[in-house]
Amino acid sequence: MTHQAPKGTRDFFPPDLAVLRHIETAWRDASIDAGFDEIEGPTFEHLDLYTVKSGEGIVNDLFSFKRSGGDVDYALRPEFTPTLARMAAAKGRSLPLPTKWFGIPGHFRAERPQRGRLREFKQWNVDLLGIDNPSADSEVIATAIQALATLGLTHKDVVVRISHRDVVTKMLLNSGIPKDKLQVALTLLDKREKMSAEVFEEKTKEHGFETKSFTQFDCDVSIEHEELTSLQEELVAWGIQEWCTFDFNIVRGIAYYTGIVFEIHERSGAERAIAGGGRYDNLIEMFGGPSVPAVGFGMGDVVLSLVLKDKGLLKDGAHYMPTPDVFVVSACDEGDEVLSSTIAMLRENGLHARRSYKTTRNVGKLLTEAAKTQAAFAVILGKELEQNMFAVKDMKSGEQVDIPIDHLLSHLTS
RNA sequence: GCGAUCGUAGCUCAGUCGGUAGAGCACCGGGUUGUGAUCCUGGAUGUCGCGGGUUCAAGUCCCGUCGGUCGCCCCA
Repeated sequence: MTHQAPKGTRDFFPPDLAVLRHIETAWRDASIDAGFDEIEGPTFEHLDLYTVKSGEGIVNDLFSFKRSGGDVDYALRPEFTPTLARMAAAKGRSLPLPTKWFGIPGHFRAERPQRGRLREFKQWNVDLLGIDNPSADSEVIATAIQALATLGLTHKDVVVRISHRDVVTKMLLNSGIPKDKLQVALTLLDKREKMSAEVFEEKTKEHGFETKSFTQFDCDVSIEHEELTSLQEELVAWGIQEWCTFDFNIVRGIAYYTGIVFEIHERSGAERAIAGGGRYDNLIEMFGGPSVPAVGFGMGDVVLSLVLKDKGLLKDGAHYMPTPDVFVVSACDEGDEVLSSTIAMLRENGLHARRSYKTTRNVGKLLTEAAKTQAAFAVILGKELEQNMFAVKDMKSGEQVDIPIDHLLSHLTS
């Protein structure tokens, strides 16, 4: 092979794409049923859309470029939230509130591929703008759960781990972490699960922290926090409390989150996070729009596919591919003459009609081909033509009848 | 950016001590008997990921590189 696909990208052959569409359909249906409207934005943006929010360091993690001879920096979008905030800001005061948007855009990140992380992927984004109370947080979480449930997952398979930036911050400060070391402590907390207890001990000592500053998050903490109390009630109201748990080990790296944050994980801790999100009440204003509270999440196709595969919830790609209503074969010269017009007639009437391109008269071989496509019916153009009939075989039952040419359509659609 | 590991036919892989490459499974064409099949017959493609080096000789050894997989960093 002289050409390879770029590192970290995927070729989607028909069965592969059928699997992706299966997932996207669950995402889209859940969004639409929950009253979200689909949006899309540019695949690339001005580089500074990302650097103003995340700092110059992010440049290493994304694909950026200038046009030949140009001096404007662009970047392939690594996430959708900045685009969404920009779009919301662009509407200014005409943005209806609440606004409920979702999208399934492609994203690009210049990272080293590994399990669950590729350089190009699809990510479902659901955002609810304009509602500042936890009923909005609950609604977007419920929408995520709806899609996961459609794909066959249950609350025994996955868990929504919910945290709150303010609560975590307060707990760390109360336990004696100095204010100027708060960020370090947050980062350490975020990474705690990935290291052994011993390594974690060492790290905490290195920074002069006490281990119990962090282990306080392990036991069931009853936090007096108005938002979380109210969120708890909402989760019950939405009937999703079994899927959710409060877990203050969840920090999330990004800076723009302002309150509730959450991640969805496989319950045993397999794979990376399936989804992550939270509240970003200042972001739209930061992009020059009105001050609009917002909450949303992103769910990528890569980790989700792995989890579904782990659980045996993804069938072979062929299973998700469209199957023809009818497969037409010709077994004689007279059949060849009417093959095209027969196919054309069926398609004009809205049927998914395929044909064999083989020249063989071997009906057995032709039916093998028909069976392989999972067609509902096979139509054989053969000696029955002498009586102006087609042989029509129901591929499921195996029953075969001769049908007058004029009655073919009504027979197939009845 | 760093590290480990792998790369031989469409797929799964074999290939010994360095001696110019194989198996199985798929797949496909044609033919016969009108029915998802049987039978007959035919079909191959390999720049052994790529490039260099050592050698009389490299799939095999060495170096580099590209790609896959899995970690680290980062994780929106």
